[in-house]
Amino acid sequence: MTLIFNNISKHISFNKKEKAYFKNIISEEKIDKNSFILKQGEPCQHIYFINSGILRAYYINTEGKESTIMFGLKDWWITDMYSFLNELPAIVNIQAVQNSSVLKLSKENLDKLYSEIPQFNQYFRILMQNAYCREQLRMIQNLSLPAKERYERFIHKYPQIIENVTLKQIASYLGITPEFLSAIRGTK
Amino acid sequence: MTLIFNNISKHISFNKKEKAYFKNIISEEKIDKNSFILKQGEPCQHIYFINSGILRAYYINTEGKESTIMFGLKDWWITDMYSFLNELPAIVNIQAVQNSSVLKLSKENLDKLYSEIPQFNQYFRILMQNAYCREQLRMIQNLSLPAKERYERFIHKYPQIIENVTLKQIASYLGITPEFLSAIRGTK
DNA sequence: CCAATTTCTTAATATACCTTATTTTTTTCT
DNA sequence: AGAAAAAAATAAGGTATATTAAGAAATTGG
Repeated sequence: MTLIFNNISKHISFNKKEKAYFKNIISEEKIDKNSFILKQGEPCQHIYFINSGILRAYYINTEGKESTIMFGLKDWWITDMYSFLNELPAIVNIQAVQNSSVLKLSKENLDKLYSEIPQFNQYFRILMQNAYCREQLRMIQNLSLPAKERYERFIHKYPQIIENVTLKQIASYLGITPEFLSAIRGTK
Repeated sequence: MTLIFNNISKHISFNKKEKAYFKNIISEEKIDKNSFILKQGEPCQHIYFINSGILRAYYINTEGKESTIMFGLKDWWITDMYSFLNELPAIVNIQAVQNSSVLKLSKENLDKLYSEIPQFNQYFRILMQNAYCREQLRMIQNLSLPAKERYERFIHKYPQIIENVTLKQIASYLGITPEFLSAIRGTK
């Protein structure tokens, strides 16, 4: 629990009683490598804080093509935010890329949390701001840079990811095929 | 002011005194078509609520290529969020596509607002959630759909935008050239 | 209202990236 | 450890999209 308490304390103040309340509404879950915490079409009822490991959220389109929406690292939150907030069937799959441990919080408990401990609005506001900015910066890069530069910036920004996921998964994050990523990597 | 008060009231409760406080920290600004409220490299000190008109945020890369990051419609907020929050030089330009009127709120006043009226954390949390989800859905589409389908979904989702901005601007939002958009539109 | 500018279209050529297929390398499983 | 499976690399041929150029249409500004 230390990791998540430290994370929260970075953004809001949080006393003993509140910690106890919070602790009560989350539960730990171990996820074996390659197993799923969410599949397309299922209800997305939780948001997950990653204690350890790496997760990946990806979409499979009607032709079977995979697109990686995000990688989730230790100390990050992950979910299918759109489906979670609107209580709609999941758009993406979320799978463990390595053995992982997460803390899960249900939509129901999150909503209660906002009314019980209102400063969690501030905490999640800050998280959402950061998530939005990350997506926006990614969009700018996707629109304005060729694949090779996107790859170079990716390995610079997320060196820990490179070491733990396949090139196929990175290619699908960058929006290119594994073959083309291989070609890019060939030309040094 | 009615528009913004209605918008806020959709998400939080908001009494007379709070309205008065809020009214005091925002100011209206008219923006002529084609003029800018933000340019790349400048400090981004405000977040803008759009009362009327249409704005566009776009990035110009080192080769001079334009990429549209977002269109802003009436009743939406717009800014260069990353630069605004981190007080860094702006990454994007924001320009009026039509004559527009906005309400501007400074970072300084926004920070004060959070401490004076804490439920604004909830309000902006919800805005940020929605913005994040929008970006994420756009990213999914950009990664998984060919240009023609992205165009079709765009006109379906934002019919008001189509009528008010140039095809060149839409092409730069979709991540394609105007010539190719023209070709796509040719094949019905 | 006309000249100037910008937008939109069309078309030819070029290229970034994809598809398919095969081989090599690495990882997984018993 | 060895077999099977998955990942990665390589290569040929193909396609979606870009570039360049030029003309037509629309918009802007004096």
